Amino acid sequence: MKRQKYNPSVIEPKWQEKWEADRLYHAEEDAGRPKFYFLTMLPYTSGDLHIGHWYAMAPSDAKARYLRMKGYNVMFPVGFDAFGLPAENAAINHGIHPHKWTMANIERMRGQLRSMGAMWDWEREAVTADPDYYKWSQWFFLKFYQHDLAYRSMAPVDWCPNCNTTLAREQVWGEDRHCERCGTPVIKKDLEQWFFRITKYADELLDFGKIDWPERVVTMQTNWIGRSEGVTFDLGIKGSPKRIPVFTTRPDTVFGMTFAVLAPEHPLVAELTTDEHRAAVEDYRQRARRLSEIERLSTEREREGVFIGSYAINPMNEEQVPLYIADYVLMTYGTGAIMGVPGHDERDFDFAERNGLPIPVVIAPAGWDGQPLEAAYLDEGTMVNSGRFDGLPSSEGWEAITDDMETRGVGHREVQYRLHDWLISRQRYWGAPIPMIYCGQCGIVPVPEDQLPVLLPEDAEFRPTGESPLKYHEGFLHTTCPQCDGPARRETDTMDTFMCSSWYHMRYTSPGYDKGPIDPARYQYWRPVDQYTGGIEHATMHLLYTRFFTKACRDIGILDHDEPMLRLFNQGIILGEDNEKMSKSRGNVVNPDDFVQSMGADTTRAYLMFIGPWDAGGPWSSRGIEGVYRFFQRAWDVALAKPKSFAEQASANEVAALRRITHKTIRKVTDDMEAFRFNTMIAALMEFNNYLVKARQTPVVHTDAWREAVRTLILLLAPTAPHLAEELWQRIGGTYSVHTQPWPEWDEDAAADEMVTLVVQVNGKVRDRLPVAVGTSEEEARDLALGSSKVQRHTAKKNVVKVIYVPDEVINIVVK
RNA sequence: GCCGAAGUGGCGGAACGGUAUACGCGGCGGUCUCAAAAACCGCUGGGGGUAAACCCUGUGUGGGUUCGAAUCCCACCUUCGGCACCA
Repeated sequence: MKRQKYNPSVIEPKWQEKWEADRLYHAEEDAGRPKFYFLTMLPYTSGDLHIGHWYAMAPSDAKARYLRMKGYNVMFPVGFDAFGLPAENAAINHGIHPHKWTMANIERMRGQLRSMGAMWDWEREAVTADPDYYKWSQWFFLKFYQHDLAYRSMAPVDWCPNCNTTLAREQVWGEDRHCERCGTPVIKKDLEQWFFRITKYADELLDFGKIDWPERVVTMQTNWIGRSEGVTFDLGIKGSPKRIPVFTTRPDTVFGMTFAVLAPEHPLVAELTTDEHRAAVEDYRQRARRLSEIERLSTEREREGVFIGSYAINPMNEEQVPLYIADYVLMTYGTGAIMGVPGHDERDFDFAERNGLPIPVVIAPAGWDGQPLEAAYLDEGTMVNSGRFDGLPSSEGWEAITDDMETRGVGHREVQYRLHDWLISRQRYWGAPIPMIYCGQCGIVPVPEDQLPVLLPEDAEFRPTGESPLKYHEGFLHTTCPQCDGPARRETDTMDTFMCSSWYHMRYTSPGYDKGPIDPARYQYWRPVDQYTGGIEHATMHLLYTRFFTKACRDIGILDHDEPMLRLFNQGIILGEDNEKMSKSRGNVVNPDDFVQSMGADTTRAYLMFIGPWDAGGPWSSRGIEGVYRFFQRAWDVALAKPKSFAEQASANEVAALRRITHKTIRKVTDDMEAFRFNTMIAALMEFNNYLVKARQTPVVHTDAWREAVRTLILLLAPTAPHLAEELWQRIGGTYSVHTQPWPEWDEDAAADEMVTLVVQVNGKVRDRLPVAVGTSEEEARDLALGSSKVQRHTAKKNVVKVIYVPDEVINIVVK
């Protein structure tokens, strides 16, 4: 009779069904056990599950399973980010309703996700496009509105002409300022839109003290928030009582101001432009405006500008300087106006050169000879040409000038941020309607809570026109004012989907709860997320928004903690076999279903973990995956193949050696699991297995140590290859389920080496390797080393100057 | 331009300042077979030497620190990622 071979296509579906029938992975609150909330960023309902999803999820699942075996009550939920432009665009292209399209995708993806054999608790699934879900997204919006964290404002906003909607600043990427979704360069539009006051939390968002996140994300968020300390002070205007506030981080350079610049859109431009310059100014403003509406491809833009005829007055020395407009000054940062200090600012330097303006030095670099400098000097130095501040180090001048301005009431210390408020309005159909009503009598009126959800009408025409499709749905648009019962109109824009994904981790704790977004008691048990995993691309979008959301909810009184996710791990990107990003046009897309079918989910999961460091990503290899498949086949044989009989007994040494590698492997695998080093973890399991393949041909195969080794191998494999481990566990007579077994512990004594290889060096070069007992003394090691003929060859006729001995590692003999 | 990360065999990648290249892929040789595939066993950085012993050399480049450097320091080169008129 032939022994059964490893056959994943039989065992994988079998165990998946059993696990589901047994609700093996359903997590309930249990005050008696430490909880662990393990979360992977929820997938977008784009269609098929691709290998990138597997790369993000399979290692997460392995880690979550490991933590469960370690004794934690682990919650590992999954759901779908189901609203958004791609769904809508795809639906339009296929002539299907977005709802239908999305739900069909979800159905398909559920099946594909199940094929992974992950321990998701499907009873907690959330779909952001379900009315039960977006009702609470709307509820949060109302809370934010009540607490002055949501406001409506007319502002120049980013508009994607392809997606036909506004975007948040975080969704505009790259040098050419393109749409994060479709790549089209965005344009500016002046529109009345809804914003969330994320800037109120700028300083708190810069504090990462309560979370353990990758340095990379911390840096990106810090740069994105862009905090600058400086001074806002007023420039006077010759012949006018008006003042122009300007912001600077270098008040110490104020005596070097030789001009001032307003942004072209600055509100004072019209008033301060003299008649003789009006035509040129108007012309420039038109051009600047058009420039922002066409592609901005030139990186080295000339710093042009035009004089508007007025003069600004420097409040420190009452000097008059010409006032310009130039598009290198942005209306969206600071006050939209600057002092021009060409001696100590690169942009101002270029501008002054171009316009023939003087470039005085007011901060002298060390050893300055009094001559003009060739470029703007940006560092600290000694103040010169600065009146009574001359001779001060610039850092002291900074404080002295600022104090002077504050005393005289012309300026004050101020902090500016690059971060803008979060624009959440979208002029598209497939999103959660913003629950607001506009009444001719009462103005802006929130939809009362008991009228939520504001349902998305199924029968709307959802083609993108640049305005919300809901605007043309009469039944949706017209309503009555909740305050005066008079005729009123609904807000027709929908919410940014990042609003929906800012709180999905909260919803998982309380599936189906209908008295609020979360059941406080259940939330209390699970919160916060202990470990979050997902792609780095969300560093300044989702990961920033959800932190803001948590802090806002805390201040409103909905939550009692400051941060949503304590630890974060960003996996890398899986590339095609050609080492390029996967794309249909390149034809290098890997379909996980193919490999699941031929080699199994366990193999596919394990191979993805084996490729390299998880945060590094790397190229897929269809040859490489076969190595993992072979490994599992050999593991199957190691555990199940009938051993030979031996006349002799295993020696104590053989048994000790087997136990040593068993316990060393437990230690290595545990350490690597903890540190997300899945690639070396699997390498250690392979080494262990290779050892067992050989040991199986010796008498140790009939010892308790062997049974311990096999049992250990299966347990250590369980997080990585859950089906294989369950099958082997059952076949060796283990009690169901392997996934509820405790994680093995290693015995330091059993893992300890008796002998080590002592590396013998002469002048740092390896000359010999000697087997020695652990803990060999220096004298003994020295005698052994000096006695080695290989060493003597290099020490002959030379004097031993020094011997460095690192016990159990190396002995280095220094000769001259 | 600024900030960050990384450069190791033919390939993916291992290496608390202490045996460079673990583990896997590929390649070469062998066992089995009529043959092939699969499986199994052995070898596999480069150069010299006789495929032994042994010697030299080698972790992007050039310096430095150290008994000893892939690892630490300095400079540079390259690649990738982020930001980019942010005053």
